[in-house]
Parts: sequence; structure tokens; C-alpha cells
Amino acid sequence: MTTTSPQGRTELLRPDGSPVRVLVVDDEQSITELLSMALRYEGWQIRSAGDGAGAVQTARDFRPDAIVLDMMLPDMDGLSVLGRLRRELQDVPVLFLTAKDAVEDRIAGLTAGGDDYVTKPFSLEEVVARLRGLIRRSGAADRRSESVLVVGDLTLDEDSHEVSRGGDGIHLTATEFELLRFLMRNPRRVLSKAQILDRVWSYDFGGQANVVELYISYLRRKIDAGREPMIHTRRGAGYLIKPAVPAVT
Amino acid sequence: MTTTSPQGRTELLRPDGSPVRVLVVDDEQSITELLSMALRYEGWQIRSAGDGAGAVQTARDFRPDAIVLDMMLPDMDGLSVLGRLRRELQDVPVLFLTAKDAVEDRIAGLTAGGDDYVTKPFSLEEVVARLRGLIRRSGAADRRSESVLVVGDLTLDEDSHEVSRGGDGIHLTATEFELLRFLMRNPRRVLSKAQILDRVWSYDFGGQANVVELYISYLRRKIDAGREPMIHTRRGAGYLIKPAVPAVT
DNA sequence: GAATTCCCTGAGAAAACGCTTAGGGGGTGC
DNA sequence: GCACCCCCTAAGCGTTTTCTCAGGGAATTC
Repeated sequence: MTTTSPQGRTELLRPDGSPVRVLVVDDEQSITELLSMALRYEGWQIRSAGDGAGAVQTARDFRPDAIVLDMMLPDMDGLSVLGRLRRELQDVPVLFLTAKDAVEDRIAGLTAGGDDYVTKPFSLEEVVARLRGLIRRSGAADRRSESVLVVGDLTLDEDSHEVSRGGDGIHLTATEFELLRFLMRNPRRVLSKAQILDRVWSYDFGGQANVVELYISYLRRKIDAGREPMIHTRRGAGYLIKPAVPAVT
Repeated sequence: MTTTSPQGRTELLRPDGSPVRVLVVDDEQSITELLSMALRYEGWQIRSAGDGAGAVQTARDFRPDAIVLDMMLPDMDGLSVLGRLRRELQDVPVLFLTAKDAVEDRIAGLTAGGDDYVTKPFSLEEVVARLRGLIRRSGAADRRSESVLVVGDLTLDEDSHEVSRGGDGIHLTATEFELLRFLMRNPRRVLSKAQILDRVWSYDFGGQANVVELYISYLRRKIDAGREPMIHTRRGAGYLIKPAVPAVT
């Protein structure tokens, strides 16, 4: 089931209308805090644990609809945590957090069961998107909930990563895609550069704030080029996307 | 829930009709007083604290709907205060106050959870607007509360920062926008130049008092130009905005 | 009706802000 | 190992915005 808030954001809900529950497991507290904040903002109910034992225990009575699980835990290795969690909650989808250099094939095996993974350092948009996908596919939320964002004649498919405007396919790089997704999930709403940076770039990004300007300009070149613009600058405030108003000629 | 006072101001209220509660945390007393006054004027219930320990303690039994938190506190740093506050009140939205130069350093993630921040020196209108936005989105107030101000045929959208009169879009600069917002939030009420200066300009503005006149004239040019005027001067008292009375011709 | 006070607005300087280009470095695939 | 693509830094440029200053006009007072 989905519902649309007054701001136009679409929320995932369980079939009985109660909020989706997510368990976050990571030993770094800053990570669990960051994730909890972001996921709560999605309207989900969050619990967190700092180690494997805590995770299993919390999972037992919290009965989450999805789990975010760091593969590197102090007390036991991610696999055995996973095993125990699965004993409690058989079908719950898991989003793994792994270091970039983690062994690929091991992860590949894990995600075969419909799970997914994200490498650290991640961006919040990425985690949220992956999680939404997992929950959607697991059937914990209404299956009809869509994975396609539409603003005007602009279309973005979160599953296939396809983007098109007015029927023409548009190729975007990974970062461009995430930026556009964030804009399109908040149409007609001014998003500050800080907000964009916090959601779209990884949490450890320490660079210049003008990357946002740069990527906005890339996006405009691909999306607005030669058409009525959809991406607008609010000087001193931020950017927003909205359906193009046909030129009155 | 929203209600409209006799003066025509729209107030945010909690779903049960009680006033919204806000906790203000800053070590400079002049700031907490300034903010407390301004926020009480919004019809909200305010408590303040001067350090992190006090903030956590006050939050515990005051149970605020939103928190204004200075990042620079004497006893502990803003983030650990945040952590403790969040342990007490999980979903409470936070508006951070930060120094301007601190923004670039290490404030990544502040807006990640739907929170927001304002840099010092700030204007009261900005703080109030941001807080209203946070409270609105957090669901502590009635979700139907709108983000659009309307006076006569003049319309101002706080989310998209769009302004239009009689259907025609009007482009305003950031300062013009804030001034108009302040006027429109107090329709049919005379606002003195001093009041306007205190609310719309940052508290450390040391310039000439006639900026207000200047910006009123800018606004008139954009909003009243060629139409029945909505912005009126009360000589010796101030300015007010009200729906235009159709010209009797 | 003259003086005074208050308000409005034009011009212009300084600063802030956003956009764009060029290029380096890292990673990936062939 | 080479070529390609992607991400980001850095710097320069043009534009927009903000504000000061000053002159003139309008309302008010005496």
C-alpha cells in the first residue's frame, strides 16, 4: 500500500496500513544514527543494533520488514548473524553494507536470494532506494507500488535505471541519476545545495559544494537541452524540478 | 491542524488543538531570548536551555515538537547532544544553528534526516519559516496545513518559492521573498519599519534603516505595478498588505 | 502656504552567487 | 597496457542581488 503525503511524497506502508519496520545493524554509531535519521524521515519505524547478538534479539520482537546489515561486526561475522536472523525471520529481505574491497563473489552469493547490497561509503539516496526496492519486491508493502517516477514528460525508472523525456531515452551517469531521482522524488520543492549534498553524495564526501552546481549543469544539458526547462534555480535557496510549462509563443 | 486567529494569522497547532512546543538551545542568552520572543509570538510554547545537559533534561519532560539547537555549546558538542536528544525523542525535528564558516567544514549530514539548519547571523523570519516547515513535515501538526499563503489574488508558495498575482508568475529575490512572506503572514496589519527590519533582516544588520523603504518599493514594482495596490503605507506607522479593492470606475 | 518630516526611487558600487570550461586522476573494460 | 568514461577540483566570468547615497515629492503641521 502506498499513500501520498501533502507534500506529494509517496510513502510505503504495510498492507494493514501500519508503517514499515526496518532494523539497522552497524557497529559504528555514527552510521546507525545517520541511517536511522534518514529512514525515519521516509516514514518508517526504525530500531538499531550495534552487534550481532543485539540484532538477533531485537529482530525477535521487533519483527522488521527489512534489515540493513553491516558485514563487519565486532562479535560475529555477518554470515552467522544472517543465519540466525533467517532462523527467526525467514523471508525478511536484507540490505548488506560492505566495504568496497569486500570479496565480490561472496556477496554475489548472498544477494542471490533477493537481497541486495551497498558498499561503504554510501549515499543515503542509494540506501533508501535499494531498501524501497527490497521492501516492494518482498511483498511487505503493496506490490502495486510503482518504481517509476514521473514529472511532466520526464520519466525515471528506479528498477531499470532508465530515464526518458518525451519518449527520448537519456543516458545518465550514476551520480546524475541519483541527483535526478532526488529531485524527482521532491517535485516542486526547493532543495538546497546542502540538502542535495547530504542525500546524494556519500556521507564522507568532503569536497566543494559546487559539485552540486556542476551536476545540475550536466543534468540540464541532458534533460533540458533545447526544450522547455524543468530544472530551475532559486538563487540563494536551491534548485527544484517541475513539469515544463509549454512556451507561449 | 491549523486555526486562524482574529487578526488573520494562521497558526500551527497540534492535532489535539494544543500549541506546538519548541525547545531552544543556545549558550548565548541574547539569542535564546530573541528566539523565544519571536517563537512565542507565533503562538508556540517555548522552553530554553543554555547547555547540552540542560537541553536533554528539559527535553525529557517538556517533550517538544521541534528543537532549535546551536552546534556550539559549552559543555558538549552539538552532535552528541543530538544523539542524546534523539534517544529521548526519536522523531523530533531539529533546526541547527551554525556559524557561517562552519558550514563548509564538517556539517555533512545535518539535513539528511529531514532536519534543517540556519547559519548565524540569521533572520527571525528565516528561523520561523524553517521551523514551520519542519513541524509541518514531521506530522506533529496537522498534515493538511498548507505551505501556500494567500492574500486576495496574491499567492506565495513556501515550498517552491513561487509567487504569483492573478495567475501571473512573479520573480522575487531572496530578500524580497522574505519581506513579502512576512507581510502576507500578517495581512491587514500595520508593520513598522523597525518590526520589519527586526524580522526580515539578520539580527546583526547594521545598515541604513531605509532598506525597508527600498525593498517595499521593489515589491510594489513587481506586485502592484499597473494593478490595484495591495501594499499600503501608513505614514508614520508602517506598511500593510491587504486584498486589493477593485477600482470603482 | 511655508516649513518640516517622512517617504519614494534612481543610480551606481561592491559583493555574492551560480554557471561553465578545462584538466587531472582513478577506475573499468577491452 | 591502453583507451575510455566518470567524478571531481579549480578558476574565471558574467549576472544578479544587496545596499548606500542623495535628490525630489508628498503628506502633515503650524
